[in-house]
Amino acid sequence: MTQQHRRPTEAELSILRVLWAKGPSTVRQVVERSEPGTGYTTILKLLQIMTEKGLVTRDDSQQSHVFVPAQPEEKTQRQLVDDLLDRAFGGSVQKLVLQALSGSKPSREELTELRKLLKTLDTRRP
Amino acid sequence: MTQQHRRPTEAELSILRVLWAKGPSTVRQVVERSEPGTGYTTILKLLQIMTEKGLVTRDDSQQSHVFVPAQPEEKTQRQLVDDLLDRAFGGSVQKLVLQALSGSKPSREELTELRKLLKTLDTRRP
DNA sequence: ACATGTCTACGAAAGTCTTCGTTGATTCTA
DNA sequence: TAGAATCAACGAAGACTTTCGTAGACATGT
Repeated sequence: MTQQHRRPTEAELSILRVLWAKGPSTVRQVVERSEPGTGYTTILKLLQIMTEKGLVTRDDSQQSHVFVPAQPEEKTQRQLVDDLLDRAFGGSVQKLVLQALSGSKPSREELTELRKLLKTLDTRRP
Repeated sequence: MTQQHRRPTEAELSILRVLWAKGPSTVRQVVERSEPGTGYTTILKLLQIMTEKGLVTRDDSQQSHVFVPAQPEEKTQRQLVDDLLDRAFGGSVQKLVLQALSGSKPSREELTELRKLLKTLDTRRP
């Protein structure tokens, strides 16, 4: 029953990004708030499919339906990271973090933030 | 001409994992070294496609061709992380690292390792 | 009531991905 | 050397993804 474990496709993720950033939206609003280049019916169709898959929920009490992500942004992000961890890093968080940091050349502020994060994780240890 | 920027598909990545872990392999060796369930001709076909795409190179001087990843594991991993960073995290390394760590409940040793990593990145700063 | 505009629903086309059967060549072995 | 085993090549089927045209429902304004 519980699907919802299939990760969103490329185009689906683009739509989820809009919904997370801009909040519940009608089809037209998603179109306006997306990168140009994708037609109205394309996005409508994708939202219909996403509703079937359970990626979004739909409020159809009004004549223009309003779509909302079914999962909070963080949960989907974690699923995607866990997935990549399995598929490409053999489950090694260190390797993933290393590659993430080596690619982005993080600023000193980011490094400080990350250090704080590690401290939090350490002190919250059971 | 320079493709090689398209990220490997699911099945392609499975094969690359084998090649990275086990070294250069023939089709039969890839089959034996993969999770059971995928037939010989399927893997052969995938390797042919991957050769066309430039994901692997092929030594056909022997009668059983030997395949080698075209990119080192780390480079592909970094491409995949950068890609996910763009597609799902708005480019925020911190958010990605946070989700990676919150999912895995890293051990104290892992945290220590990560701290070392941060230190290295910091001192190597230009 | 009618024309106009907006909306959802549907179907189908085109592309990609994964799978495997078949074929023909090469090698091995009895 | 004849038959069996192993191999690469190819084609095509089936599934999935993305795209859009078209049709019908509903509302608005004249």
